[in-house]
Amino acid sequence: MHEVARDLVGATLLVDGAGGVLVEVEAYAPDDPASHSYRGRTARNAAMFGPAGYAYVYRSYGIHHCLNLVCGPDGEGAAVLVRALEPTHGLETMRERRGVEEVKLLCSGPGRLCEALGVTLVHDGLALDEPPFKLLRREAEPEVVATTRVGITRAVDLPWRYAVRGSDYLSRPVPS
DNA sequence: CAGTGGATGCTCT
DNA sequence: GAGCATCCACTGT
Repeated sequence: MHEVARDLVGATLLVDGAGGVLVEVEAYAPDDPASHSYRGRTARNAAMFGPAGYAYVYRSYGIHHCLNLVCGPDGEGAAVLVRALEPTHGLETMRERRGVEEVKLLCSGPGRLCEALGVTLVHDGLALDEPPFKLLRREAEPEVVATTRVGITRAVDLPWRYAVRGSDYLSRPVPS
């Protein structure tokens, strides 16, 4: 799963033609106390226990949405949280949805990214290789750094956050 | 800059 | 009834 997470950085993700190049993701495993799949399958996280190549979307703090790409074997419950991307497609659409001009603020965070791409619960469980999703293999291999994950209270020390070193579009800078 | 607190809805204890 | 894989506005240096 960690290889998948690392390889996803640099790939291009589009939803209805809006999106960009992934610059920050986090891995979540079934035996990981910070993972939604840790306590087993429920109605909310059902998609996470499905086969790889599907989306798992959930509501966060009652306000935002967060997008995961399921990457474990069918039934395992492993996924990669998409935290930030560098906007390259549909900039004007994303600006309207976000109500912000600055490109750096369009997709630099899981909640912001879902708002910019228009991702909501209706996308939960959809296949990533079918519309409205489009996932393109990366063209060049970026320099990826592994650091600790953001915004969690358990398993805080696991270095399962993968980010492009020095990118201007991260949700937060990587510690030096 | 840093730090704090409110919004808001659903899941699990 | 607590606790979130968050974001933003506001405060005080």
